[in-house]
Amino acid sequence: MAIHIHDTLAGKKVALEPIAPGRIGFYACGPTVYDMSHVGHARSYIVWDVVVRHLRARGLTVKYVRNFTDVDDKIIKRANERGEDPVALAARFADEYLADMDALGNLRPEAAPRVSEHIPQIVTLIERLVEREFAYAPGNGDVYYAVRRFPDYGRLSRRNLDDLQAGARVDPGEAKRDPLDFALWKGAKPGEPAWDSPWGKGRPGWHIECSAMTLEHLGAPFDLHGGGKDLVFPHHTNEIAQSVGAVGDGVHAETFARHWMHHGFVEIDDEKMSKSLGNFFTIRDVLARHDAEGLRLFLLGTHYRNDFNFSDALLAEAERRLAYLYETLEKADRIGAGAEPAAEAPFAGEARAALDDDFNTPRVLGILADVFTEANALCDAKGKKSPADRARLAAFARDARAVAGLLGLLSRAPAEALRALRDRAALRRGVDGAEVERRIVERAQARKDKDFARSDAIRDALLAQGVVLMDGPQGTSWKVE
RNA sequence: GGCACCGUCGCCAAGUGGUAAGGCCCGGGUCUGCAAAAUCCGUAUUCGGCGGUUCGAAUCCGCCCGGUGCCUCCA
Repeated sequence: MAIHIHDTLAGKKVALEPIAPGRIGFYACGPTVYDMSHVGHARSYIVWDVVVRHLRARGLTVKYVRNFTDVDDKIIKRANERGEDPVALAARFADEYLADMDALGNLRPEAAPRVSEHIPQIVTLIERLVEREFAYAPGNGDVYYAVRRFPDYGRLSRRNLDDLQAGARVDPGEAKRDPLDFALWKGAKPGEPAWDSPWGKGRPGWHIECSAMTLEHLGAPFDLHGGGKDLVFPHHTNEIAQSVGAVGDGVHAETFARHWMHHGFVEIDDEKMSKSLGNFFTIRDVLARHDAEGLRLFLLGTHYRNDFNFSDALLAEAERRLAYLYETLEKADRIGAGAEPAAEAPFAGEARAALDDDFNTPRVLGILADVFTEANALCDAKGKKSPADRARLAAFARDARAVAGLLGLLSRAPAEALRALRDRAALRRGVDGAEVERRIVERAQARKDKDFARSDAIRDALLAQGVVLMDGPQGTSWKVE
């Protein structure tokens, strides 16, 4: 019954036991907003969305914090290229990101802090690190973290300082005592946004913002910190070092975030999708052609810790699968209408148990597959439905929605969703819906005249365009493959 | 080079000691004017390879082969 998660810090599955009973403080590393978000980001935040939904469904009060990194080298670089103010550019892409999150159906976090709004907290944190001698200011405007001061350094990423030593490097102009030390504060350079500090004008280093924002919004220690697995080192490793040095016991990683979750990458042709490789699809572009729930279903078909190979064909398959789920729901709704729903079916409990086990969404989809098949069989069975059957179908529809809701799926009215799905597919195939409707009318007349040759010719012609006709008691409906 | 991860049916993908979920595809049946949809039946004695531990391993250990990631910005 207890919820278990794979904790990167522990290196294994552990029970999630809230620090304060019934409450979970959860921090998800947000995006660096210098461009449109891509499918990799979509997966990341859909995963965290499911985590939050399920924890809440289990009765926990979750405070979900998801930051924006809006002060950063890449943002400055991009802004300078475009002759735009870095903070304004970041704000614009933050808005785009939020629009994408809404479009994906992700719950909004309780707090969405930005680096640019937490400079005083960051400065205070760095001051404390200097006081406690975890950091030093060599006088060049920079402040560095002294990695050797923190005995637990590298535990999260399972690295020791000696292994890291080999690959370490120091950029010209830096004044590190140890090559592995990293910047907490960077002295201002021309053309960069800068804030006042005890060390002169400058801006925060990459990792310190998350320390400051978690402490501001969740305090330390807090329960759960999440991010992509690419953040384990150096970002989260350094975040632990800073936070434990400033507000923890100075020794143990647990005195910052208790548990850490990391998800796998989205890949294209088995290579990591990333801005730097240029092999990415933006969320905006994908949702122009595909259904958001279809994308969720597709993404959640793989466990969050595994890498995920993205492909258009597989996404389309997931959308057809989503259409099947909605078609089934529509039938069950119709037949079960007015019936008093039966008690909760066992599958709902099984699905929740699967999520308890490190958020096993593929297993949930497997469980749903079985009950949808059963429901369909019941809907299509010949003869009048008994009150018990109708009660079962009503319960199925209710419970299926509840389970799917944990994944952010099946949230729409079936008819509306099916229309949206068909429109998207028609758009992709270049199918004209009005023309299809006209052909269906023609074919209906042909069938009435028993002119099956003509009727079949029309159907075959439509099929060649990807339009599938389905003759039923209420007439002919169609969909696009 | 260091540190991790991954390799399960044609494709996607669960399963981490007790004898291989599920989806797509495919073959056959029911339904249908014929189809489609839906449904039923069938489809991996086997989990990259070779050894080992064990009463028992896809699951643990070792070696090998293949792939990826992190070590520099990244969800």
